[in-house]
Amino acid sequence: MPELAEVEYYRKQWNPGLGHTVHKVLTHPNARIFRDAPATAVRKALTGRTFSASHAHGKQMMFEFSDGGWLGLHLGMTGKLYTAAVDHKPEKSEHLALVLDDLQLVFSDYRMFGKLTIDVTDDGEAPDWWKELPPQILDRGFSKKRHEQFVRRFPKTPVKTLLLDQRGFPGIGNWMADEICWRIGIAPQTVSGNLTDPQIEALWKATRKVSRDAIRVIGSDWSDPPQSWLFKHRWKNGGNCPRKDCRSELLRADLRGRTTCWCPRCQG
DNA sequence: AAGTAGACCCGACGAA
DNA sequence: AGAGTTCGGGTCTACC
Repeated sequence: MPELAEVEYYRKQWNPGLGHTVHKVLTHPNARIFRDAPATAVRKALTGRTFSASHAHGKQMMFEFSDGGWLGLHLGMTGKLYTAAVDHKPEKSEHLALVLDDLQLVFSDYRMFGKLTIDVTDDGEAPDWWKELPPQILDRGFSKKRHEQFVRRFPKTPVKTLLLDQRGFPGIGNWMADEICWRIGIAPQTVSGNLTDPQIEALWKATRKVSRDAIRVIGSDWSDPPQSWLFKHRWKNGGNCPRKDCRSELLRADLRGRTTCWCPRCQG
């Protein structure tokens, strides 16, 4: 579930720990989330360091610690971040907890599709892989030109599938991809080679608009999106298109392995 | 099921 | 014609 707005929400959940020192790191060492960074390395790197800042980039997060300590997190499908009491005992799905002075920073993930990375840099700079992530949708680097080049590069791929490609649209996930297609009235199955120039520009605009809206509504305090979004109707059987002059029954089908929802009338 | 790494398959390119 | 420790696009599945 976590797409860029939910990621932004979760990133902030650890804020109460800013400025505090990690006294102890609790782990379930065999949990799959440690596949890229062994639990021992995480414990060693973070114990004694002070939590100084956090960053989000698409679906990725980076937590910054004193003296060049960097903890990268990806939430996968079921990852969650929150704080707990300092004497909290880790539950089964709480695979990582950073124990500070008076609270714990907890990473829970019951399906363990999430993962973490650990980097310690000499110069205190963020690790290279972080700096080299593709431009964020709301940054200047996400230009109309770059967007058009990316879309034109995969002419056989359906637009919806393309929107899920993190190299081109970092942070877009399943519901946002459908929301974007719906707002510009393009069927998600349309292969991008069939898109006109104006449609590609509309796609660029809608991608930015949906990202901004989602971060404002969900990213701040996980508010419920308004009824006017496709999001509110997409999961239930027999949901209807929220557009006032439409109200057609929404369709759902598998597209390249992902559940896809669209309005047959608005996105004919 | 809201995510993705990796295996697989395919076609383009065009060696000696 | 058609190599290949190719290369990149495109699809599917395992992960739990």
